[in-house]
Amino acid sequence: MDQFFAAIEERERPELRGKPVIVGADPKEGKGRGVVSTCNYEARKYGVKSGMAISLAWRLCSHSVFVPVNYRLYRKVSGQIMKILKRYTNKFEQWGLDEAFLDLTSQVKNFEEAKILAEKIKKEINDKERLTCSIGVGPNKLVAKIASDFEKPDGLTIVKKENAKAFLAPLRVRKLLWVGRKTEEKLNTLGITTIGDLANYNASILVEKFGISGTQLYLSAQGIDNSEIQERWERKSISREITFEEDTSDSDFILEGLDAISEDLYEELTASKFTFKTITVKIRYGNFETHTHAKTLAFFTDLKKDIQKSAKNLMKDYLVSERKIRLIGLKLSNLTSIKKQMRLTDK
DNA sequence: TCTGGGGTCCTAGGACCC
DNA sequence: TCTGGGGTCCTAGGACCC
Repeated sequence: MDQFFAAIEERERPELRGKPVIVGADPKEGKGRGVVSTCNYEARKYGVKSGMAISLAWRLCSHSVFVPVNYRLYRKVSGQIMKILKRYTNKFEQWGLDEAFLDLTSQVKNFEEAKILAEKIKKEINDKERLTCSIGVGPNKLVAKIASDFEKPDGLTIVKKENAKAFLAPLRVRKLLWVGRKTEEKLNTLGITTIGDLANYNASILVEKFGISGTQLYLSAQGIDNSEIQERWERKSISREITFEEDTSDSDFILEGLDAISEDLYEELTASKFTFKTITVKIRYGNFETHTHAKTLAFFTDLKKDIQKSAKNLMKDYLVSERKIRLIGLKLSNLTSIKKQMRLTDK
């Protein structure tokens, strides 16, 4: 979906149209601590981008309309769009709230037919939801995803198998799935900046430098990707974290926050009918140094007191120092759904 | 400029078992 | 006397995705 969160806000509030819109944390006159979640193309003209500090966005474009993130609404719209998409294929994979992969191998005979289908999908989403999207059609997930990003907004890019390598070659390596900031830096030091550079590089040196993922990198650069399109199975963890408005070393205040998070996690855990065995506390100091502390219990549980007690215990170690803390978080993992657990105890 | 919050997967080291 | 080889589970940290 194109600038998904911002597009939904514009749809709901027509008065926003034509104005720069930034969805994200409260900028607080430039003192806010969050980030930009999504912004529309008007705001992008000022250099505002997703993931950018909201304080910087404020400096770049303070006359923007700053809108708080309304996940509940976006999740609802997302669900409606995914429902539309699922009718086109049973080989479907949702990717975050606003992207999805569709395997159309058995629906179409060639790329021309795929293009017609893609146009139909775009039209249906626009008719029903008044939102635009960009679609990429390719021989595999990797190429299709990069193609979908090629012509935004409202784009449609078709890349046939025989053109994949040439299509990718001039693009920055960063465009590849799983090449983030760190991997890009590492590749750059090897003199690799484009996907074409990577495709022509010595594969065994890549393996030497990156291990198993070196092979993956090399194949990706050739436009090769054999990964399956499949729905995610079961959730593996549930977590919550909060960044304080100001860094603090006030133990009582921190423990209060931890209790609130515990409460929240408890609600979600029981609502989704899971029990957990491992609990992890996370803290981030003012300088962004981040640490975690985990404990695996001897039993599965979904009791509120187990969450609160273990969380507090794990946090204690971090409260002895006077260092100022910026963020605290809590994660429950090693999950078993209660249904599955009953099956196990039956045996 | 100063960095959210929800996730997944991987790696390395250590404890422990037979 | 000075250390095998197979395995599982746990912890901490980090890269990456949207």
